Amino acid sequence: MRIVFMGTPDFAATHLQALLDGGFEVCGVFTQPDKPSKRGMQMRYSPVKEIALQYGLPVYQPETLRDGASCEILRSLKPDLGVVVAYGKKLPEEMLSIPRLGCINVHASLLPKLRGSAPIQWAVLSGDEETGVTTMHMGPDVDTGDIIYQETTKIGEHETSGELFDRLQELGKDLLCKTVTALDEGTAPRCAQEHRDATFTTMLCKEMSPLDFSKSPREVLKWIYGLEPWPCATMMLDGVTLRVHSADYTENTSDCAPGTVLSADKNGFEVACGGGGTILLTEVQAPGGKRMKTRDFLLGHPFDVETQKWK
RNA sequence: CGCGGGGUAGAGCAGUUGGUAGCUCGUCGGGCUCAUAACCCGGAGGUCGUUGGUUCAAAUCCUUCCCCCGCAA
Repeated sequence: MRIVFMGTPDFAATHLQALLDGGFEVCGVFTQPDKPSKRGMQMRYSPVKEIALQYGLPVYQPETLRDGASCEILRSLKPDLGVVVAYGKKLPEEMLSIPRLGCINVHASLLPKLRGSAPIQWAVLSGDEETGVTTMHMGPDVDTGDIIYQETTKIGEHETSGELFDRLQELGKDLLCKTVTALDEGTAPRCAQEHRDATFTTMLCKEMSPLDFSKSPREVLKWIYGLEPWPCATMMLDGVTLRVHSADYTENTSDCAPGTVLSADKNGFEVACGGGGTILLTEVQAPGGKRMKTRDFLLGHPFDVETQKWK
C-alpha cells in the first residue's frame, strides 16, 4: 500500500518513523517549508523532513496547497492512503479524495473532545483525568471525521504537557500502524462522532502565562503543568517575572489575598490561592537564568515575606 | 555573524574608577540540647568557562573560541 505522509513537528516525525519501522511503503512526504528558527535563526528542516531525507523519500514543501500544483504532485504519487499528522495546514477537499482510500488523521485527544490545535496541553490545562489519541477519516471540516480507533490514557496529577506529549505520540504511532493495517485489510471500523459533545481548543500563547492565584490550588497547578514546557507559567514578584516550572499541593489554608507569598524557604514559595487553599511552587526560573529548585533559587535571591520584597 | 542575558567553592549569588576572592546553603569536625531540619564555634573546598594581549598587578580592560538561558516559533 502506497502511503503519502503529511506532517511537520516531532509529534509527526515519530509517526512517520513508526510507519517506516512497520514496513509500510511511504512514497512521498509533505512538510512545511524550511524556516529560520531557534537561537541563531538558522534555516532548519522540520523533524519530518529530517527523517524523510534520511530514508531518501521524496519531500514536498509547498507554500500553499491551494494552487493546484500540490494536487498534481499528490496524483502523480498514486497513493492508496494519505496520513496527516500535525501538518500545519488545512487540506483542501480536492486533495483528500485523491488517495484511493482517502486521508486519515491522528489527533491527540478523545474526539469529539478537544478538537483544534493544542489538544494535549488543553487536556492538562482543563484538569482532565484522562485523554487519548484518535485516528479518523478526514472530511471537509477539521477534526470532525469518522473515528476509526481510539486509545485512552490517564493523565498524571503532576504530568506536564511535554510528558503527556511524549506518551501520546507513543500511543499514537502504534494506533496509526494498527489503523493503516486494518484499512489495508478492509477491517477498519468506522464510527461517526457525537458532534454535539464536541469541545474546542485554541493555540497556546504567551498571554496565558501569568498565573491567576485567585483560582483553586488544583487549577493553578494544572495551569503550571499545562503550560510546561511552553509557553510556561509565570508570576510577578516584586518587579521580577519568575517562570514557574513545578508545584505541589499543601495541607495549609490561608486568609491572605490570593498571590500573597506566605513563606519562602527550603520547601519553596508557598502562595495563597483562591478558596483559602495554598500552593507550593517548587521549581522556578529567573530572567536570563536556568530553571532550578526554588530552594536553590532562594539562596541567591532571598525573599522577605513580611514586606513581599527581595532582601 | 538576527536581538539580548549569563558562565566566580558541591549549589545559588555578590564582587568593573584593575591591587591578597566574599555571602547564603550544603559538607566535615566540635559544642549546646531530652531532641532537632534549630542555635553556637571551627575547618576543608575556587588555576574566577577557554585563547591571546595590555599592565608592576586582571574576576575586573581588549581579543579568540566553547557552553548555558531568554526573545522569535
